[in-house]
Amino acid sequence: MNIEKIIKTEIELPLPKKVVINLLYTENWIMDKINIELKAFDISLQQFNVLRILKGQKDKPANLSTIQERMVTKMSNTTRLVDKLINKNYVKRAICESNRRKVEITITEEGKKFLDKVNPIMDEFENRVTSNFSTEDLILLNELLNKLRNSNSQIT
Amino acid sequence: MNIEKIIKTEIELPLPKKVVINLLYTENWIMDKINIELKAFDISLQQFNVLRILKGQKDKPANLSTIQERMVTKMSNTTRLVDKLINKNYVKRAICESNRRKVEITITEEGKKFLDKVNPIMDEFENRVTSNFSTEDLILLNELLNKLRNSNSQIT
DNA sequence: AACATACATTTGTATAGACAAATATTGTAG
DNA sequence: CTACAATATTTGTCTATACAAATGTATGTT
Repeated sequence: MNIEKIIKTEIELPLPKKVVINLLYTENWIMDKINIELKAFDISLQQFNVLRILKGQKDKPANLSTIQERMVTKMSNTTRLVDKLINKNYVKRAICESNRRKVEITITEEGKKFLDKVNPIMDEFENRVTSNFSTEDLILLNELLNKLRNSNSQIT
Repeated sequence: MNIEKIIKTEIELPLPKKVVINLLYTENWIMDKINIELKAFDISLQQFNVLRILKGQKDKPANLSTIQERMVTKMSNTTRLVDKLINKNYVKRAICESNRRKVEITITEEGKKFLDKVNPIMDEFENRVTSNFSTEDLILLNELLNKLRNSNSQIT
């Protein structure tokens, strides 16, 4: 279904508006699907992403600022996000000895096990959601999204 | 900047995962920019969209369910969203006489004036954010996003 | 050492959103 | 006409997010 049909407007929208709306709509559509996948595991995509970042650290602890800069969608309150992961026993927090302002966050064994369980589900989801796309389509969409952001990096 | 650099991972991600992350990241990036534009007008994108929907009704009132189905990103609480627009005197609410369960929401003159002020800003933003895109790029991105959603309409 | 400044995180608060339950109204089957 | 289901919206509650201010720690200057 095209965007005009979705938002039920009779007038033909200008292309730039159509693309912006389509991007917002499609992201929302895909987020809904992701949330359905993750719901069974009682975790949000944000929390899941933090676990992935920590796993990527390979047992080297990460501080809050590291986590924040690596998150796909930045959020304002990483402290409380980590709190929730601590409550679930997926991560642990310690004060950094060399710089006591910093905090060191590490994934636990339970967190790793959890990730190993959820990761294949997400991989399978990503394959499924893009299953009608050819490799060329995937590359093209990826490049177009990059181009959209990059051509704007200097503009405010 | 490509996605691997953005999330600072050393490993090359599989294409489907890359596309999904890129989509989420780019939407977030564009939403940040939209919020900056709208902040000066003290309105959220959701509220702005409702006003546009009501204007599109051409003085014919809309009920809550109509608004909800036309919104780009569905939200669970249209009542309270409309409450906020009422507080700003941009819309008014009345009980539908033919079916008293329904509610009729209409844009006010003040709401129309406000829209006329903000619409050009958003149009200009949409043009600016896509300024390095050719018409072909715009059409292509639009079609790829449609294809992504459509090929999945039957899958759960 | 005393002070200001910068840094990293946490906390407070106000607003937004998800979801379920409650309310009110209408339509319909017996 | 009554009971029951369906519809449309509202309300309550809990969680998430944005943003500012506060806290605690480190660094550089005089």
